[in-house]
Amino acid sequence: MAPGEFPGEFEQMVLLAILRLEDGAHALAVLAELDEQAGRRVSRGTLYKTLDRMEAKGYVAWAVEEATPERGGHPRRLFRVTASGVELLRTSREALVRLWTGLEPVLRRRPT
Amino acid sequence: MAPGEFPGEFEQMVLLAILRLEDGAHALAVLAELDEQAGRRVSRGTLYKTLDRMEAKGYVAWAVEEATPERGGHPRRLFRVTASGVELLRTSREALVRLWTGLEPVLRRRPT
DNA sequence: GGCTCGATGTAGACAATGTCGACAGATGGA
DNA sequence: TCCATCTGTCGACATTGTCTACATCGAGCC
Repeated sequence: MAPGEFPGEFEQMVLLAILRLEDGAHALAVLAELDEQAGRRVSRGTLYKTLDRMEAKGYVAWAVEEATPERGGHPRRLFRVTASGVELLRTSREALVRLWTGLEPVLRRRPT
Repeated sequence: MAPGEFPGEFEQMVLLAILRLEDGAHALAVLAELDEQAGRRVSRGTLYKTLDRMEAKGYVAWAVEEATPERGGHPRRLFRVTASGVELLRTSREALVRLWTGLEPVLRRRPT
């Protein structure tokens, strides 16, 4: 929130994955989204730790899923990105976009 | 290099700043570029530490500047990004671009 | 009823990154 | 000479990223 605050590399990806999943952001879905979209594979523990830390900082929030815990023990949590989480993503994205500007020829993967 | 390797948040910005500076990437210039383009302000110590660690991993290299050390003591170093550094930036950028896709309405700063 | 299995989530330990301020070496000028 | 300035080094510590092992609960099966 304060200008000059940036998310860690993994934090950023997690926030984005949650946003993409809209109302279906359970932990396991986030894990799958990270893998599919970004090739980022981590253990569940890693994800939960990050989620907890971001919750403490107010970037994400979660609700226990009410309906049909038919399968499996613990009630699962549904994550969402808070307003300040979105703000964080915005500043980070702006910074990267500005740094990338002009470097596209170098950074765009040449077709092998 | 190995698929599934990502730069830290600050590392990524530093690499990009060096690329932008082309042949003028002294430490102090990198610091200024990070500030100007990304609003990322850190101390010199922070930058040097990161640079050293990335040199150890082969993402950056440096040469001592020959010409005219007229002012100041230590000869200054000129940094450049290695091929594997560029590769690292590419994978990271691709991952982010994919995650961002579709979220532009949320992430684009609405004009205040 | 007890077992095992799958789906969650938790905890502890440790590695990698990010961060700063204080210090060191050298040179040019007052 | 002495000091300011420019550059880089170092040690300490905070934050983030990472995993494996473990705890919980419900369902289906004997």
